[in-house]
Amino acid sequence: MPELPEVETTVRALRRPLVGRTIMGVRNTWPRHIALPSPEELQERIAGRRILGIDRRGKFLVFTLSEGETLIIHLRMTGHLSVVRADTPVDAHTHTIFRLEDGRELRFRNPRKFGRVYLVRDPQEVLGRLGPEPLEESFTVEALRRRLAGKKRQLKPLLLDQSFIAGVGNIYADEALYYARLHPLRRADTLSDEEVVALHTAIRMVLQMGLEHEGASIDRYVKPDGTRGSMQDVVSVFQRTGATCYRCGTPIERIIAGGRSTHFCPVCQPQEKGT
DNA sequence: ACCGGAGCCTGTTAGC
DNA sequence: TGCTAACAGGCTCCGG
Repeated sequence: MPELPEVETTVRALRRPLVGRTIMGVRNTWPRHIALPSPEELQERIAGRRILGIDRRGKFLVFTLSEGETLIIHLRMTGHLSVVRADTPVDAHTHTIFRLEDGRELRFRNPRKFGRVYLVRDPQEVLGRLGPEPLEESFTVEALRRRLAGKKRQLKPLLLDQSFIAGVGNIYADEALYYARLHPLRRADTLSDEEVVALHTAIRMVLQMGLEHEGASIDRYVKPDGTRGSMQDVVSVFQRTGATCYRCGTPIERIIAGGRSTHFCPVCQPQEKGT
């Protein structure tokens, strides 16, 4: 499931083959893939646009195009982008294809069909409600403290909320809480100053670790070239239910928090009174 | 402000 | 061994 490190890894891999290329047209076999505008209007507006740059915001890939257009793609769970020669056989799960002027294509493979494509003139229309980027310098301990203040929600669902922090998903939320030694069900407004510092450090550390490992190849994720990241080899709790905690040897537990499977060490991340 | 549940999808896995 | 049913997961929308 692509989260910040997986999306950033994808962006970095796509820059070389795509920046400077011109999109000649789009083919689509699953209209709901295209959130904005209509598939017909997408075809009209994107044809002839040049890709000027590719960036990431939260879990969104943001393609800055010529003529003031912005192409935005969200991979959701099973989305995968690759650049291949146009004569490469098309995979059964590839529903949207952008044809380039150099004889290659940007292909959006998306088995579960949750991914989305947007073409907008104002990126804020799609990205406007996202919270801060956790790896930017402006995301300070103080910034996190302010955002936690008055929040009565449990930490796990809060970390998954993209308007709270952009880019954190199930894997990195569990890992961050483990390193911060915080119970996933802990109420956000009960953290001590030291615990806020620990959470801030942990969030940035696990995301950085994910970047260095080029993502976690869990549940189908692979890089654009089809090779795997290695973050899955160094996770501490995610999907390690029943395996022993590397720190204390206690079996990792799995619970449902905010409707999401959640993994933690019951000894290293003790349940607080009243939570 | 926050929570829970439904819905979107289909490959994988658990259970018979 | 073969089949079906449940599950997973990011995100949005809805009702409480």
